[in-house]
Amino acid sequence: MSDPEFFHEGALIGVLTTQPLDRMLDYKAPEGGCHLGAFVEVPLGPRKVLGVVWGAGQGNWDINKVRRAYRVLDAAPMRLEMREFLRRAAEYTLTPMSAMLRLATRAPGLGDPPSMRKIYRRGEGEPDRVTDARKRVLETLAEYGDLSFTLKELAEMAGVTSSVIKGLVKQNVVAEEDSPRDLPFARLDPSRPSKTLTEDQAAASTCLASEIAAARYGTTLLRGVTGSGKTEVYLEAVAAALKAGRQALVLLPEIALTAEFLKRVEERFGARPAEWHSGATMTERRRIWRMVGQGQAQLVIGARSALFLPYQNLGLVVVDEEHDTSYKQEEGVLYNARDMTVLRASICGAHVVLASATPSLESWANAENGKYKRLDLTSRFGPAVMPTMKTIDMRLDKLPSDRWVSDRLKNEVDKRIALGEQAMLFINRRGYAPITLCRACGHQVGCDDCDARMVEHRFQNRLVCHQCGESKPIPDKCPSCDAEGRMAPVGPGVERLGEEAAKLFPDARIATLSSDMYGSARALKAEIEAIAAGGADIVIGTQLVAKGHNFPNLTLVGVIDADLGLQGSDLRAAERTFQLMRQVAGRAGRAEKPGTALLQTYQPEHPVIRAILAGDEEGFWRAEAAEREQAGVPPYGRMAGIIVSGPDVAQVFDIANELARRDQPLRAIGAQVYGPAPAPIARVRGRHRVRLLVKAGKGVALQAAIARWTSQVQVKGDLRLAVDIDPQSFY
DNA sequence: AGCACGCCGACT
DNA sequence: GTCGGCGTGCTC
Repeated sequence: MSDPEFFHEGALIGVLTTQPLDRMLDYKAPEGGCHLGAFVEVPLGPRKVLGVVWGAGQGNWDINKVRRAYRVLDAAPMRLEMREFLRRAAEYTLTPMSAMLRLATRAPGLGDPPSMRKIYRRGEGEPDRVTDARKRVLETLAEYGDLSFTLKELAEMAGVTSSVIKGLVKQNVVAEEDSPRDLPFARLDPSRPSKTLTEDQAAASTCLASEIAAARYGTTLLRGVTGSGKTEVYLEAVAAALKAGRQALVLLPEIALTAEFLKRVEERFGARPAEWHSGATMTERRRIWRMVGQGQAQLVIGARSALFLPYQNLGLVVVDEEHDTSYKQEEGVLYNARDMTVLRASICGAHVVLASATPSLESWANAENGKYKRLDLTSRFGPAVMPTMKTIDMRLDKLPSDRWVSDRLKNEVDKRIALGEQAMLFINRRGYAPITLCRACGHQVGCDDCDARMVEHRFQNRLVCHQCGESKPIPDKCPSCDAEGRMAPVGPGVERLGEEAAKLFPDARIATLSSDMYGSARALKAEIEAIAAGGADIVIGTQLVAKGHNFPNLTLVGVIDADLGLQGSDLRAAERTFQLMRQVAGRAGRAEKPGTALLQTYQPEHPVIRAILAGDEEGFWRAEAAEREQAGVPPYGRMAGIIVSGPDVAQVFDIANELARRDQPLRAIGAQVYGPAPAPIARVRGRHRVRLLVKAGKGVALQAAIARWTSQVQVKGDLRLAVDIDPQSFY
């Protein structure tokens, strides 16, 4: 009986640990042996660390120094497909395996035995004496029949101290039992009736159901304008996966803003799914990790890291708002959750649904070239129609320098308020004013540690660096020329727009929504719900309100500065602006009232603005695709960013220059290096940052070449070198 | 990642 | 002489 997946006690095993050693370490299998993929606790120097049995040992280490693994942890072994996924993801993102493993083991108490707690219910015995307190306990238990409670719950409900219950336990009147703390999630019922689907939605659902029935990898781009009911369609896909007995994952960009979404899921399936997000408590995380690994969580709704949970039988992954930039992790392991989803699904034979009203150009191109299927939901749900969109040419309005709302926009807002409808003013800048300027010498207050200007946040009465989060009081005296009382805020932020609106619309109820004005995501969510229910006439907000909220009474959206994002060197600037404008415009008139979107712009003839107005999405994508193809940039070419950083500018530039000089490994694959140049934000938290950009043709072995290239230089001490494959932002 | 080792400057 | 700064290297 030789199972190649089992290692007998003492056999040599290769273990990948979460420690940043980029290779396997040899150990002897622990007492009782272990399976391939098992989570183990192993000694490393003086410490105990977490690892996964990755294969047989290499045997290239002095056998006398090889130590024995302590024990196998109580968790299902990591499946082959997961190990393969981590390996390929590491290879793709040029990330050490140990860092990938850390992503996959982000749950506390992985090594703990299944945590138990005592629960109490009615036992067989009768009490020797019936006191008042004892009577209350018996009554409480009788009232709830067969249910069990924790000691604290029962004591509280009966109005007794725990010693009363303990006394009853001794006489077996109350039974004390162990129960696992990590309870399975409630079964979801995919056969519950769904909402009535439109013809469009039904057709798309049927299509996705047949993809899922095929039980092999495939990706579908589900395109639908705001309000076309994408969610209903992909929830039917989730239902199909659940019916087939497979697990499903729905990835969302902003987990904090999904109360409404979770309600819809609960309505559809009759119970709450597992929710995985950064705000989850340690207990919740452990429970989800374990239950997902035991196949006892059928559906996970989560932020990008939910992709690394130990699914046993993953059949479907939905990436909602797939174009959203927050899918790209920009710190630590640099990965794009959308791309990694496709990778994971292709390994485990799951179907992927990329849902968006405004897909990324990458996904659009993949649908064009046939790699992805494409489903379009064209008709809007119910009687609502797409909003009318118009520009307001700001060159014609001679606005004073402290005003940003044009007269035309003001008049339109007035009209809506008179009708008892809601208006939204959108500006993509947080805080009060982006610049604090000295009127005497022209000095602009910058961050001490970063090359970024400090943004005034009047709400907090401080200047804040949006790069590193550092803040300081608003200076009264110019830090440069010492002039007193000459510091002035320049430019608008969401808070300042709120101030202007209060002057322009003195009788309106105005709600300003900015993430830093609310202590918690919960408070913000509550505020948004109150507004949607009619708690304000004018909503003023940043990007945050552009994401998936339904304001049934909203009929006008005014975009204060539609040009933000058009300028700059970012290759995706046009795409971003297009998506944002479409989304913001999509806020207006989601319910039965028709909406209008007004875009204030200084360049009404810009192709992006014109494409938005024309509603010609295909035209926009085709034009943008042609330009990118011409330039050989993604998705028609490949790019990577290399950021060298450190506290000493000269050292940082030395390394970057050396890399630029020794570009032979890149030239070998026909790739070019640009730079080094100071990164657009040249200093963050006191570290100087220098950027190199690599541009290569499609279909070359870019990662391998970059690995060979960067290994030529030694990065030591305080210096860091980060490789960003497929950079999203160039900052 | 931690943690020990070790090689130079500022004290007792 | 010796305490301690943190650069370098090791962990199966």
